[in-house]
Amino acid sequence: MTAHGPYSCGLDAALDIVGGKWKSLILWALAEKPTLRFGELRREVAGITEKMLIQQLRQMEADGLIHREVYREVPPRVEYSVTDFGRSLTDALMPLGDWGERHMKRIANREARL
Amino acid sequence: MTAHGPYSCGLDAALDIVGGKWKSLILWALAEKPTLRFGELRREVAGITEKMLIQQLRQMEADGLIHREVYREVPPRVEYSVTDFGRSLTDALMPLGDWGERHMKRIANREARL
DNA sequence: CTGTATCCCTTAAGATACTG
DNA sequence: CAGTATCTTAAGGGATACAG
Repeated sequence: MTAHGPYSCGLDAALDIVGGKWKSLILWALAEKPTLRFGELRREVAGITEKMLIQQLRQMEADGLIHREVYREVPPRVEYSVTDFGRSLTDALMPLGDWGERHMKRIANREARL
Repeated sequence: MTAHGPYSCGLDAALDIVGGKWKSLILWALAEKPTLRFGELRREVAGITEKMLIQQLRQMEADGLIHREVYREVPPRVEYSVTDFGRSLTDALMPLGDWGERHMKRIANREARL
């Protein structure tokens, strides 16, 4: 996350919100189900550490993309869900996700960089 | 650019190709005109250094997103243009760009992170 | 279960000077 | 004009241990 704005174009702004290694994956996982708990999310988003997960979740919550609901029980339960704003972003992300899906093989097979 | 694949989803793959601070901006500038020279590109993409520009251009060329045409003249002339593959990506990027455009104010005005 | 707190490493990115 | 070559800094990310 760089210093915010001014942005050269909408894409610039969008990538400032959803850029980085994890946010789009988290949003994707969250968009498929009504709610997900912290532990479920950790399993859904393969390879993420607890530190990165909570860090990204907090930023996405601050950005209004997701909602965090705390249930004061023992053991504690916290559920995350996508907001309307977040949903509008996942909708805008769809074509790009489809494109990536279609060309995934080509993308994965390009030569490694030095 | 991280190690390539396997990706968890199409979005992951797409962001591997167009992620980072500059690629989408370069692609955007390039998509609007038939061709752009190195120097023109440097002026279009505000704030980019020559090092970053050439580095990103080389990667995008290797990825098949853009084409590099060299004219052996004095002074030297090099023209960059978007390939069909690159065009398919900019098309997929449109909705996200529009979304960013619509919400740019909100995105720019969120609190700075520590 | 849901997080915090550190420490460390790699990579992305910026500055500057120079070359065919 | 169109790049290269270094050096340096900033940010992102990962490992691990611990706490409410």
